[in-house]
Amino acid sequence: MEYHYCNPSSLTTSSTTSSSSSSVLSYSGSLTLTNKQQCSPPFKYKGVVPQPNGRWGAQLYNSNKRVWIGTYDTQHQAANAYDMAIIRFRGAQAITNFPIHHYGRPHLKFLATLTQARVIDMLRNHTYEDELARFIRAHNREKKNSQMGLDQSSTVRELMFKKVLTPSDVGRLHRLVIPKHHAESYLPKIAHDYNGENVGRETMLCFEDGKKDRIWRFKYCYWKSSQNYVLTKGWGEFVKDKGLKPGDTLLFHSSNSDTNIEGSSDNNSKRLFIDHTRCKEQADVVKDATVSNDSATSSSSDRGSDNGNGEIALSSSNVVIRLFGVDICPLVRTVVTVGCDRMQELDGGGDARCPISTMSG
DNA sequence: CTTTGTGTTGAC
DNA sequence: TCAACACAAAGG
Repeated sequence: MEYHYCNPSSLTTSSTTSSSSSSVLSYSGSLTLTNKQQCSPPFKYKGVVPQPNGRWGAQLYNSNKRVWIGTYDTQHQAANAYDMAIIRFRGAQAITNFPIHHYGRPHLKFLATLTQARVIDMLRNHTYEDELARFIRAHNREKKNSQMGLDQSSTVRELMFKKVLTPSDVGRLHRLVIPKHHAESYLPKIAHDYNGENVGRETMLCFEDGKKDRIWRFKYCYWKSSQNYVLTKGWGEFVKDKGLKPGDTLLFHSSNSDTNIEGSSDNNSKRLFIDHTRCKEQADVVKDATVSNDSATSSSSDRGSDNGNGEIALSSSNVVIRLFGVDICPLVRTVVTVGCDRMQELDGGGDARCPISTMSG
C-alpha cells in the first residue's frame, strides 16, 4: 500500500492544532487514497522533478538555496530520497512524501547520526540503502551482544581474489579490469543478451572498505569487445581517494550476512569488501606529506582520506602514518578536507552533528 | 555523446 | 518555498 502526497493544498492548509497528533512528524498529506483520488501518471511527489531523459531528480530548499539530492529511476525513489534528506534537514518540521512511521526507529536513528552533508552525499551516490543496512546490522549485533553478554562481533571474511593494479587500472581510463575467471566465480552474474551485450538496468556493486566507514559503489559490466569484466563508474573516485598506484594490490573479500537475528530482513546476498595494500617501493617512498596539524580547522566531512596532492590515506581514528619508513603514531591529528566544498557549506553554521532536534526517541 | 544538476523565473 | 524549464557543465 502506498501513501502518496497527492494533494498539495492539504499540506499548506494543514491544521496547526499541534496537539495530540500521534505521528512523530507533522505529516499532513492525505495518507490513504481511499477514494478514486488516485494519482495520475504525471503525478509528482514533493521535492521531485522530472529530468529530460525520463528519470527523476530530487531537490530541497534550505536557507534560500537549492540542495540537489540526486537523480533516480523512479519518482518513488526520488521521493524517498527527498524524505530522508528533508527529515535530516528539518527534523520534526519535515513534511514528507511518505508518513514518517514508514521509516523505522533504527532508520531515524541512523539518520540522526549523520551530518546533513553526509546524507546528501550518500543519497547522491546511491549508497544510502547500503549504509543503512550496515548501520542496522551493527545495531543488531550490538544489541545481541549486550543481551548475551557476548563479544562475538567478528564476521568471517573470505578472500575471494586479489589483483595487482596495472597502470591502466589506475590511469585515466577510470576502469578496473577484473580477471575473467575471478569475476565469473565470485561476482554476481551480469545479464547478457544473446549477443553478449549487457542487458537490463546496469549492475552496480557495493563494497565496504575496512578502514573508512563508507561504501563504495561501482558500475560492474562486461565489455564484449575486450571480453573483460570491469568496474567503471565510481572506480576513478576510489583510485583517487585511496591514492592507488600501479603495483598496489587489491583484496576482494566477501562474507555472508552475519546476522541471524530475526527482524533483520537481510537478503541473502553477500557483503563485499574491497581493500588494498601498497606495493613495497611505494610504501617506502611515501611522499613528504605536508602534514598540517592545525587542529583548529574543522572539517565537517566525515571522511578522512587523502586530499588533492596528498598521497597518504588517513582513516578516521587509529591511524598510523608511515613516513619515510617510520611509523608515526597518531599524535598528529591531521585535518583533512575532502569532498566537495559545496557539501561542506551545507552544514555550515551549524549543528552538523547534532541529532534531529525534536525527534522523540 | 549522455546525463546531471544549475540558472533562472514565476506561482504560491 | 517550491517546481518548471532551458541548457551549460560534468562525466563516461
